[in-house]
Amino acid sequence: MKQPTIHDVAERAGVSKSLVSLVMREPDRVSDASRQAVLEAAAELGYRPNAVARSLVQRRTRVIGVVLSDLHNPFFADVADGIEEAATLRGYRALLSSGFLDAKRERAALEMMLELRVDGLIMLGSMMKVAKIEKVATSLPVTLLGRHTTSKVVDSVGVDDSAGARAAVDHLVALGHERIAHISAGEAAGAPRRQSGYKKAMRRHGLEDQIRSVKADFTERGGARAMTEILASGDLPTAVFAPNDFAAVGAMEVIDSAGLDIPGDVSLVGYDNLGLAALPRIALTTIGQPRADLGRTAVRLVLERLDEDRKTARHEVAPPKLVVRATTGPPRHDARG
Amino acid sequence: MKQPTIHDVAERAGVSKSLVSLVMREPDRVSDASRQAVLEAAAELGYRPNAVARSLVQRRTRVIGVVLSDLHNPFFADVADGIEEAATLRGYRALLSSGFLDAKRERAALEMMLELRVDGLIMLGSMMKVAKIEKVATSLPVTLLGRHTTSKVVDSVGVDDSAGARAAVDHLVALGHERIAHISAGEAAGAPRRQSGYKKAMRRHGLEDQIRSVKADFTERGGARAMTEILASGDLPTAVFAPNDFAAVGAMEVIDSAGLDIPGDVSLVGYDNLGLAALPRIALTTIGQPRADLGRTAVRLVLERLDEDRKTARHEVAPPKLVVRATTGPPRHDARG
DNA sequence: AGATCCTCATGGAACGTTCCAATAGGTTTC
DNA sequence: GAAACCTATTGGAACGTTCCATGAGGATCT
Repeated sequence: MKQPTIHDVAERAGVSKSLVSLVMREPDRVSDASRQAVLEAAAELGYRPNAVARSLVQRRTRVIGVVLSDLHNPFFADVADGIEEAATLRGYRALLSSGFLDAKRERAALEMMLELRVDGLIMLGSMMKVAKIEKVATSLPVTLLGRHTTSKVVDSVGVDDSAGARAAVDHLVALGHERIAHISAGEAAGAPRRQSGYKKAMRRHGLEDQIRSVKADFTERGGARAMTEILASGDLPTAVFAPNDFAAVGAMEVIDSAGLDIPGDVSLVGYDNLGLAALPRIALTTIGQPRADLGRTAVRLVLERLDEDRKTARHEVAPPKLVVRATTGPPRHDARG
Repeated sequence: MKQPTIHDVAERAGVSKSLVSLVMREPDRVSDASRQAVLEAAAELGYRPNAVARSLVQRRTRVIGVVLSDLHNPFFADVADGIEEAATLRGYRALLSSGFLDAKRERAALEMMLELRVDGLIMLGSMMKVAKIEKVATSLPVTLLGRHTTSKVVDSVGVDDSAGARAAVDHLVALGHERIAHISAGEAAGAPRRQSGYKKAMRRHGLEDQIRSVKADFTERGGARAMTEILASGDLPTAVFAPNDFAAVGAMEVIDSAGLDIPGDVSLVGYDNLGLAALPRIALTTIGQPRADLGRTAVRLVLERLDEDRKTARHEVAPPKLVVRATTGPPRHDARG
């Protein structure tokens, strides 16, 4: 059960521990004979360098900690892909810990990362107060992903949600829609900007008197509830723009079971381009975000501070992308009287 | 940027480093005055214990490493919930790393965990060879989750995939089906037992000459390809049992676009009961598993070895549960005349 | 032939903790 | 009033590496 150490390898190979260390790090700087002897001894013993000891003396771990608020959100999985890829490429490793949508557990996850002395930190969709995060950021580079901030210490990377909403409205208007309703998700991350983007876009098209917003949240159930409310009003819009794909799917269910056709009677646009939006039976028109790119960018921001000594905060914003599928089409002519 | 150490705290509080250490670990064993002085100094400096140094001297990290083959699979998210919960309860922490459905990257993730000297390891849906994992298991407790093994060194926890497959077949037979095809996922975790369970169940019903298996994998695309192959054969079964929900959804797309009706022309059963299976437009009949429980059990198995010195391997099996939705129904009588 | 310069290898300090044996000083016991 | 026993605290070794200054020995130069 006990793991062999560098000393064991040194003894077996008949060299000093320093030489073993050198072989592990820079094999070229060692004579052929020694290198071979060391590698052989290491293989025979099943030696594996102890990262704990190395981290202690080097005072860095080459690990980027990723605290993600919710493991279930497929959005984060793609972002994590990008993080992992970029980190590996630069000689770092990514280690994940979940906050499970709970500020307290998120705090515990963060604390663990700090005690483990990760070199940098990426927080995905954090639920913690920015002030707390800023305090953490005094001791290591921290990047906030999927959440806006104008902090002077914490970097951030996100998508231009306002532009995403505009793209959705523009698309619907181009199809001929005018009566476009919005389901909002209140104050949840990203939601306010999507809502204001929707309103701004409507105004730009001279449709300010068509602005109509129903409050809900980011869940399927919330979307269903909002859509039920819209149907009950008796005043059916020709298109609905939901705050995310889950809410859109909820709305979709309600529209389906009311016997209405999508997009014949109502066009529907979601947000996030989750995997489920691509399922042929769902085929949801939605706004995509370059998820893996966001992850890569977050890593870059961390490493700029770590390896290139950047001191001032940066806030990167990526452009969203309209993904047209089968839930949007031209409005019925008779409906537009 | 430099973090304060135990020495800094000791100096500021006017005590020895040993006393500071004691205050951090067992505050009751220290006089009130000293304790207060130390805690005050620690707070003022923003001291945070260095887990790296502690791990080195204690030769354990109190971390359970979780290597998961695929972050995108919602199945694992639930399992991870259970792991995290159980670990925290027992004073351990869970740290995740993804293998991204690639044996090489999984191996790298595993290697990192080993170098970090995690105390125990849980592998979720691993794609690695059992022999490799057994070798790892000689140096720390390893539990394999979602994959079967009769290993004498590695513990495992999973669902009785054979019983799950039987439940699927029994359900279809009860509806009147006889020509039931299976899409298999080859050697991927859990797949072989689902396949053999299918075959066994078919035989039990006297349907051995109806056994038909098409090889694919656990992805949507794989399911689609297999279903395309089945359709192209010209010999359409009345029901298809897929190896998981993703593959089932892939098959569903192909059936849909061939103009066939589900379940009118073909009944379809998935496996895993993912969230997407519950979407009304999908409404997939599938086999559910107690996911969080699996995670909790995995932690228990690791800790039994760690803290209770168990030496012999254990293999825990949980029962699966049939979830009937809208993709299964009685076969057409004329069998497509 | 001595000085200089390589290449290869070594020993020891350091990293920030924990843990243990030891100590100082006070209190209780007989 | 000495012995025995507390309680509160301390110094130093140890954990397994890396890194640096140093050295041994051979080749090259003047």
